Amino acid sequence: MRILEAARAIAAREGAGKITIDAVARESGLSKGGVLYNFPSKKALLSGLLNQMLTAHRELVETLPQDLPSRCLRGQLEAILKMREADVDLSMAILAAAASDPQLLDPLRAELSEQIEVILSETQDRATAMIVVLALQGLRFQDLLALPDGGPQVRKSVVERLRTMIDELE
Amino acid sequence: MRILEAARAIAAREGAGKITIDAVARESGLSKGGVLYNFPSKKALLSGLLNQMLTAHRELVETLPQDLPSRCLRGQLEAILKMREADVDLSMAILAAAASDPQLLDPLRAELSEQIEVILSETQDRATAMIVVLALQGLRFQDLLALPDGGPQVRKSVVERLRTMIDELE
DNA sequence: CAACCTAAACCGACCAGACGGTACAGTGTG
DNA sequence: CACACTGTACCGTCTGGTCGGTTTAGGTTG
Repeated sequence: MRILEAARAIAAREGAGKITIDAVARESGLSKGGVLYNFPSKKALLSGLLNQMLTAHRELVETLPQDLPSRCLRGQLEAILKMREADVDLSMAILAAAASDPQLLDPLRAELSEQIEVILSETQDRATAMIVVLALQGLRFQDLLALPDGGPQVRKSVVERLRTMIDELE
Repeated sequence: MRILEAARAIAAREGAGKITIDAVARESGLSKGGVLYNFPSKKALLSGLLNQMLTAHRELVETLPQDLPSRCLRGQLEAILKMREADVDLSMAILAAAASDPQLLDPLRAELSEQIEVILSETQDRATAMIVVLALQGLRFQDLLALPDGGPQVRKSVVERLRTMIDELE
């Protein structure tokens, strides 16, 4: 969808708070009316953004083979790594939503809640599993806010280590 | 400072994007003129918020004994835990700044960059150290956005585990 | 084939209110 | 007196949203 693409581009370039209907219209080449035809309100637009992110994430997870140990946790890792490769800043939706109306994050909360439940049930060592989840979240936000991360070689070893942590969860 | 307090209260209650000069004036009991007397622009206000957060963080770290191993990393952990206890949502400043103008995060980036450098230099096992840092960031954002975290007992065991991870870094 | 109709997709002018910021005369306090 | 405000009025711009109209694609009918 051209509209959501435009919204993400604005967020990436100027910050999540700069997503306005006018700006999205300009960026997408549509008129303001056209944008509001597709998303009848700004809330709808932002929740569309978030939804797109959740869907993309879900689809990525589903490409993984079915019977891996700690499958859900592995999915989280691969999804976040892939999002970083393709520099489609889908996570920008989180910031945009949080800034404009925290309630918009409810679907994300629900989905994440389920996933954490599954992840914790897949292992005996819940503390380690949760630490991996938190580290992945940290990774995502560090990317999102362009916070420093110790450089590429540290990042690479972090990813490797996270992978072995998951492998050793049994 | 009453003004920054008011700004944080608004952000916590209605979202970071709802911080406006009028709203802050109302919340703090000052007049709009009074707010703008203290912070000559909205950018100044937000960077004041961020600065308050960085200062509080720095002060917390300095209360730790000087000659601990991995002192800087420990400081990160204790600071983030203390912030959570006192439910002063200082980190709200990060969201507010990111939404309105990503450049405002530059001081945070600089400070974090230094700290990561120190943390990585304090240990041989840089991957683990960095994972702890990322997990702490994850923890902070999970609080900030009210994302689910597996419940109090998981959280408790996560904190314990993070502590032993630091202890074992040598 | 053309004339007609319909519905979806879109345009762009407009509106009311919010926003950041300015200006400035006054006020109480040390 | 200076300082730290208050209160109010104002300005230009931006914002979300409405609304009447236009374009386009695709039937249906004679």
